[in-house]
Amino acid sequence: MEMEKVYDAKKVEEKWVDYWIKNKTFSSKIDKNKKSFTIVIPPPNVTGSLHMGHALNNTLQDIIIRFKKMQGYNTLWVPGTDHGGIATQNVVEKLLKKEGKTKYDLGREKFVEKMWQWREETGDTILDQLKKLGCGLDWDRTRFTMDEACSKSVKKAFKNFYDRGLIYRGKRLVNWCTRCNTALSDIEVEYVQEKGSLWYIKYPIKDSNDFLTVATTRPETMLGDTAVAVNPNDDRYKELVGKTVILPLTNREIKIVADYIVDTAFGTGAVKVTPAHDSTDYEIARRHDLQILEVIDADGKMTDLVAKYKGLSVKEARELIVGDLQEQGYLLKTEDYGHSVGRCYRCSTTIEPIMSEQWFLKVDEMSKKAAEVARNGKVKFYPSSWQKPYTAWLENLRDWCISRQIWWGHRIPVYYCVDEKGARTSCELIVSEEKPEKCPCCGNTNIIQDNDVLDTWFSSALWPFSVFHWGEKPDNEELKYYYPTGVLATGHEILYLWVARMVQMGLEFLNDIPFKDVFIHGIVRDKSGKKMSKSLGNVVDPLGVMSQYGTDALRFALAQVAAPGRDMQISDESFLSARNFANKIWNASRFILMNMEGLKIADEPVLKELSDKWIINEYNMTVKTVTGALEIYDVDVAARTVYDFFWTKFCDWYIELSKIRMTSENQQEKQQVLSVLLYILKGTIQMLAPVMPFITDEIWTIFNDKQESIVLSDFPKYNDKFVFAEETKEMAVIQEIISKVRNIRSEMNVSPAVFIDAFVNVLDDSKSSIVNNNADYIKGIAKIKTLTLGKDMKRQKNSALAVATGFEIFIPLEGLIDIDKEKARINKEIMLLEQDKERCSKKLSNESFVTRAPKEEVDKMKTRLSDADVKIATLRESLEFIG
RNA sequence: GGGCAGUUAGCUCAGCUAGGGAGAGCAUCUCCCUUACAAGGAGGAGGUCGCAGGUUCAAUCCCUGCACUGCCCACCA
Repeated sequence: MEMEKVYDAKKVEEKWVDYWIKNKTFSSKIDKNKKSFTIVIPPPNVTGSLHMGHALNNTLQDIIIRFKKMQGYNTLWVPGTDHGGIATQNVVEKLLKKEGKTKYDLGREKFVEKMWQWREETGDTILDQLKKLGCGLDWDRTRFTMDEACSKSVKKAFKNFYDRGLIYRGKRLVNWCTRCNTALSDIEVEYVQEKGSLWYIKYPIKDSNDFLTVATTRPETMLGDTAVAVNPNDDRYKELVGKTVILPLTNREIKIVADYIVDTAFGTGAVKVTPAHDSTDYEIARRHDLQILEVIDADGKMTDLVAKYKGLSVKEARELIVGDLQEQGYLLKTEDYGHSVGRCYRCSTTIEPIMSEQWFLKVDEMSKKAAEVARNGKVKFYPSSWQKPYTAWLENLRDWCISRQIWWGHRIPVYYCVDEKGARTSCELIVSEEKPEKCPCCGNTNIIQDNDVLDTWFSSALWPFSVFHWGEKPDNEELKYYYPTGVLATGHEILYLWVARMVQMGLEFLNDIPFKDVFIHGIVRDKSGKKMSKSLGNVVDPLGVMSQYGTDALRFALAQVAAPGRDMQISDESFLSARNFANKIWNASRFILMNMEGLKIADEPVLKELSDKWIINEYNMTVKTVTGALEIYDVDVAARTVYDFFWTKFCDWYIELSKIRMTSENQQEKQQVLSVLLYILKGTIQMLAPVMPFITDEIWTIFNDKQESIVLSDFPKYNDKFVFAEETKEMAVIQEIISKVRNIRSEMNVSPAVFIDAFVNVLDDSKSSIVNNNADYIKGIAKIKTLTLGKDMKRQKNSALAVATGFEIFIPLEGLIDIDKEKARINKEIMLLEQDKERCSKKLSNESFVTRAPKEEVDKMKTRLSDADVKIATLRESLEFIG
């Protein structure tokens, strides 16, 4: 097969995507003879199109899946998408808005229909993009969080929780987004630092001329104050506890209560308590049995509690109320004040805590269990530093508000018996996976379903087992075989939102963890370290990178920087360098292929020369490092290790050395060196296959003369037979000599086309045979015409000198040598050696060092010192020689 | 307020869970289109390893404190 001079990613990528899909390379069936290794994809939202975060997340998962597959596991990677609740509904609402419509114009049924239609049209976009990225997913198992299997699981889980008394409905203080018009859970609120004001307001004390000053950032909520709280230990206010104050603007009387939650150091140490609009105040109210007065409604408008402000927005009310307080002399002062304000994680609207009737899940018990499996190591975090935040979060959880007042999602499987007017009868509510035909209580057939849908994260939490049809058959064979999964790979931003909840649900319903490992990777940032966002305009489109540099280049670049738990900055240079690497692989392969033409090459490497043993040893070490790194998700280490081995050692040294044998007339010689080249090339390609699936499959096919994916081959294994420590040391001698000669050539501006003579004067006899045995390589690679090896050789006039450990090298450069340059070069080398010498002798003259440091270390220092001495002496001599 | 990361060459990062001569890629300089690769090769320059203490014969590496950056959590009225 012909190989082009430049690797053309476009040409091969599409072919392999089709091949893997058509041949079902990544489909998995139960095979009890093999261990399963499962990953369930973090389902991207159907709204999505592939961004760099997806590219990273899925590249990493694909690397793991391919690696495990090559290690012999029966791997399964389940694809799917998430319906994405609020986020997706918002997208479709925006589309409607362009047509000048709202969801209310359509009505619930038509709107939901529209949502489904939209999903049909665009929901698979991201899955197609994952195919292009090369992801080895089992496409026949593609799931959607609102498909039949998932819906059944959701209903089953809900009913189970309800029947056990873990789900309840009640009016509580919740986070409310006035734009999305729905409640949110605590973690769906993002807190951002904002500049605001702190208003000091005087509350007159009843039957007194005195007043109590409170400080607040939200004066508008004062209309709903039902107490003022002070710390019971606060001497300033001890006398006042139990007394009454008159609430300005309303003239309502409220009590002064004592509560430990109040911080004496903050503001005035007296807090206005608005239970209906602040979570702390709500708690205080519960402890002191305070009245709860709502002043803000679900639209974010003031209620009719105080007629004057009715219907005003929060902002308008604030301005008006501050004005009124000022006018009436209640406003003591205003300070600038920075504090964090909750915003909706989907639309950034300021969150209003309001009282609302919602469904809640009691999470206390399940959180304890979910924390325990992390503490005892059943679920491991990579990096482990995430374990603490994870358990800490679980240990301080409030009940989960699971109902949302949107239309897109799993509708809550609760039914009510209603009368002709649609009002609820006195019958019990019905929790059922199917809509009941009639009320089991009174037989009425007029049944309606609860209006709310479930938090999208409720169905996501069931994902690791709902994809295996847990809803229909809780103990099916596939679930038993593929669950628990091997690893969950994700960014840390959804650790609580999603990861923790999967663990809770898995333990609840399957009595087992959902995954053994949690691999938490960082966020891809732009070149200057900023988070990529549409508004900043710094988004790098992975699809653009794929078409410009190739998919393997994108994948390699991501892998190379994907250290667990750390954010990464990525730029064009990273992709460029990865593309160059792909090209390097391609050309090295091409070189080997060209030379193999017409020859039969052994499968096992024939290790004859020093360099053979050296390179196989290096290769073997690489296999060990790469395997170990991939096993603990150090994908970056794996990628860098292969890169370094392949480029620096295999290409720059071994292939260069092999050329000398390649051109030899001796066919057997050629076959021998090719056996090593081929063996290592194949092994390296295999190690790279998880990261760069396209180019490696292409090369694999070329070398094997048949099309069969490299992922079906075995990942290279560390081999005791390939350990050659001594040879590796000897090789270093050869490399040092070659480097010295090259250095002289370069510094003296000797053209690479010119062959020179070299004299190697042996200072250390034990090393002379190494040079002797490898003279041809040194000559070939350093472009030496005649190499003379000897003892006590005298340096010729007009020759340059280099000193290697155990050798002197003279290079006659008749007419070429520049005396000043040579002097400068030698002086520089002397200087470096002097530095080293000083460091060594300083240590050795330190008696503590000599007596207390390990003998090995002291000896090493001594050797270094004497080596430096010899070299310096030789160089000095040569300086005099030059004159 | 609490916690977690990070701070090493101009840039992006290794090295720090073996404490003992500072590494890579990109960029830069010199030479070279040497038939695998100019998306390449050879050679070079470039760093008081954030600051201050401590432990040690020896600290980029271990400990403490501080500074800056980023992130997470919190009942920041």
